[in-house]
Amino acid sequence: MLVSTALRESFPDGVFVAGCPSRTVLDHVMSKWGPLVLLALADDEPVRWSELRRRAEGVSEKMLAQTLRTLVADGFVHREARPVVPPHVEYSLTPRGLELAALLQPLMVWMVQNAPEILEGAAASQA
Amino acid sequence: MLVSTALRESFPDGVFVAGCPSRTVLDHVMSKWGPLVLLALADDEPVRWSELRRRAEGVSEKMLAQTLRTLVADGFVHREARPVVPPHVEYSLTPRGLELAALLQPLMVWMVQNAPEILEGAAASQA
DNA sequence: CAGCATCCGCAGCGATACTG
DNA sequence: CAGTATCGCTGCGGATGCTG
Repeated sequence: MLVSTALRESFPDGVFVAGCPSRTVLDHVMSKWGPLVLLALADDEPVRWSELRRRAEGVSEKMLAQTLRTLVADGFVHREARPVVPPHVEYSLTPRGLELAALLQPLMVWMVQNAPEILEGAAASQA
Repeated sequence: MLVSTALRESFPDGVFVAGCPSRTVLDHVMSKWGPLVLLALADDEPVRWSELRRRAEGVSEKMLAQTLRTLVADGFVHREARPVVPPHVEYSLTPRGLELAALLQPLMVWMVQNAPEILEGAAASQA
C-alpha cells in the first residue's frame, strides 16, 4: 500500500514539507471550527449568520467571524450581503468549497459513528 | 443534496451538538499534527520515532509525543517498544487507524493539489 | 441582524535540559 | 534512541461592549 510513501513521492513539496502552502490550507480547514462550518454550509440553500451560529453549536461570535473570514479568503465560502435593514447576509459554498465538503463529509460521518467506541477505549486506558 | 441537514437528522447527537463525543475525536484527529502523523504512518511498514520526526517536518519533540499519545489512547496507533539498548520503538496504524487514514488521504491529496491556487486567491484578496 | 473592537486569562507550543 | 520535565511566552479563544 505505502500510501504515505506514495504521497511523499508524488508530492515532494507536499504536506510533509514544512514550507508547503498546503500546510496553511490544512490549518485553515482543520481548525477547530472549520470542518463544522464547512459541513453546516453543505446544503444547497444559503445559510444565514444566526443559523450558522445555531448549527455549529458552541461557537462564539468571534470564532465564527474569524473562521468565516479565512474560509471566504480561501475561496471556499461565498458571502452575499443584501443591503437592507435589518442586514441580511447569506453564506454558501463555492464550487471549490463543495469539493472540499464532499471529501470532508465521509470523514465526519465516520467520526460520529465511531466516537463513542473510541472514547470508551481511551477512558479505559486512563484507568 | 442537503448533506448537512441529512447529517444532522441522521445524527441528532452528531458533530454539530456541543457535548457530542465526536467533538473530542474531531479535535484529536484535526489537531495541527494529527493528520500529518496519521498519514506518515499510512505505510504497511511500522515507522520509528526518529523517522516520524523527519516525515512530519517541523514538528517538535513535545508535539510529536503529545500527538502520538492521544492517537494511541484513541486506538488509532499501535506502539511497540522492543526492550533493547539502544531503545527501538515502532509505531503503526491499528485497523481503526487505517480506516481513518483511508478517509483522510483523499482530503490531503486534494489540499496539496489545490493549495497553491487557493493561497494565490487569498493573497489577491489581501491587496 | 450581523458583525467589529478591545481586553485578558490560560493553555498550546517551542526551546532547553535531563534520563532510562 | 526515545522520550520526560520544566520554563516561558505567544496567541487562541471567550466575554463584553459598541456600530451600521
